[in-house]
Amino acid sequence: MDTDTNKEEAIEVLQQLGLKEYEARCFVGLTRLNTGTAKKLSELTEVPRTRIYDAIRVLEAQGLVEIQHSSPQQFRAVSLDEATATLRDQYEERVDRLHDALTTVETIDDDDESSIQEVWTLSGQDAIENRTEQLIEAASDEIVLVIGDESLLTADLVETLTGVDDDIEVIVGALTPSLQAEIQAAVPAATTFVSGLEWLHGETDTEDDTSIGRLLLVDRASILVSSIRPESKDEQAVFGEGFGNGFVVIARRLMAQGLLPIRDPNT
Amino acid sequence: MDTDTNKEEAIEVLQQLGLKEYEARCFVGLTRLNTGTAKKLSELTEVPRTRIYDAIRVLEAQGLVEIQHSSPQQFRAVSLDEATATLRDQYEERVDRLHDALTTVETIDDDDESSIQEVWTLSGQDAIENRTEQLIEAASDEIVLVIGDESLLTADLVETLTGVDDDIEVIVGALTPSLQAEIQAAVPAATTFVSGLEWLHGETDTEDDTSIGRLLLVDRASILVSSIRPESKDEQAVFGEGFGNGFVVIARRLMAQGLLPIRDPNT
DNA sequence: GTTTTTTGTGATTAATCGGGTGACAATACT
DNA sequence: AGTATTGTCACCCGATTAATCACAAAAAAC
Repeated sequence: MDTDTNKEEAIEVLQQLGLKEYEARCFVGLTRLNTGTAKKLSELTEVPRTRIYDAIRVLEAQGLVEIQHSSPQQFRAVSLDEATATLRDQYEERVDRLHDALTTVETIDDDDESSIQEVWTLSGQDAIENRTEQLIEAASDEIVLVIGDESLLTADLVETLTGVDDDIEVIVGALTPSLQAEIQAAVPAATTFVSGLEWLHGETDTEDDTSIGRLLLVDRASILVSSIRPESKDEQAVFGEGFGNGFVVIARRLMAQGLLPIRDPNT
Repeated sequence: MDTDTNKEEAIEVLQQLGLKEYEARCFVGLTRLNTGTAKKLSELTEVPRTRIYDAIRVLEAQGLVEIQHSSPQQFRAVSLDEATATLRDQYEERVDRLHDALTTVETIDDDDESSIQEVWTLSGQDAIENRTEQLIEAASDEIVLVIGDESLLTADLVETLTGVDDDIEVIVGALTPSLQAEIQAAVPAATTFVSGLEWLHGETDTEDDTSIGRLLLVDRASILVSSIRPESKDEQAVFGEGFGNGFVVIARRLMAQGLLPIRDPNT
């Protein structure tokens, strides 16, 4: 049962990694068979026999399958560790090449109207986490971070938080006392608190079941707020920059009204 | 000029990483523009303006682009570091999911005829390097390795070689004295030599311009030989296992005849 | 040695996907 | 008001991919 859904999962992920359906099926089939011929593979994976050969050739070229050139040919998947290592290597290479290529692409200096009212949206947990870390690393005075879901407290984030300069005030809030304790333990240098932001949950729209993800305010000049749809695990963020940015101003007003436990020196 | 080929390279790599052509073009376009509208992007990238929106939405969902929901909408690429970090994260997650899914897929125990004459082929530099390291790590007595091209002496390989047990004899050959010196410096525990295998170059087939890549013999029971097409950088390997394997026997005979500078205890 | 099955290649069809274009209403600019 | 811009849809077409068939070479069975 479960092994069957895992099989499907593996096929799906392999396709996300760039393989075609037949190729993915063949590879998963071969990981279950120590060694197999086109016929056996075809029966097991329900890939038309005559197309097994094409699929295997592609897999072989990618370094995921070995071929024994006998008659009939025998196919064999490389070990799981070898396969994942090879895939990892491939993607590392590609990302590196991308990085190299783009660093040397000249940017077009454009009529750069950095409107002070910019509010940008950003999607995806990975991207938002990277942006969060980027902002934290750029802080010079104060970091206020509220974490709404324990799944967001990743090792990377903890590492980034512990790596900030001593003279930067780090204030981290959580929605629950247990999460607060966890944060305090992981980041001793931080001041932690339990946030009074529960009201952000089911707000006015009752049908919209999004819960708060993170809230980050850096140097009172940049803010990032994210929400999570619990079902799809999809995280979406809004992000504003600049001391005069309306969005940022609202966040400061919130703080001034004591919804976040920080004194605003301006009041 | 050069920045143009880099642009092309970036677009190509992004497609290898799973983006569609329009998406790749848009992302590269946005990295050159601090911020852009659909129209400007369309002019710069030659993507039809009406299709910019689709492409951007996909990019936004992947966390590579930010959107400012004004009118007209403004688009902005996340910083290069954020982009590569996000891509890396995504692929790590996928490879991990693949690993998890496949470890729990039950293998079908099959009439396992481990013929002693098996000779398998394997392609791709990454895959062959992984297999090389795998074999080295599994060695119990002796490792004989001949490296035919300095590009194959990667940091990973050096690490693997230095990590073997002390009681394993490590013999590494190179095709040139300079490469030998490099190896000896990187792996002090190894016995190095200059190989007498140059004859393997243009062998009988004169039209076939493949040069030797690596030759690995582990415990005199497993052998891997690879060749490289200098043009395409494509590495191909043959691999045999088992003391009685005909391929392995040939390799031992070669050694016995002094082509490799190791005494065969059987003679 | 002949028949029968298996094996590998190639060509062919059908469906899907991605690149490319135009119509059109809503919105912003003059 | 009028003009240009912007965003959404619907559509077309070429390329890719899933799926099937025809067939010759090779094994296997008899």
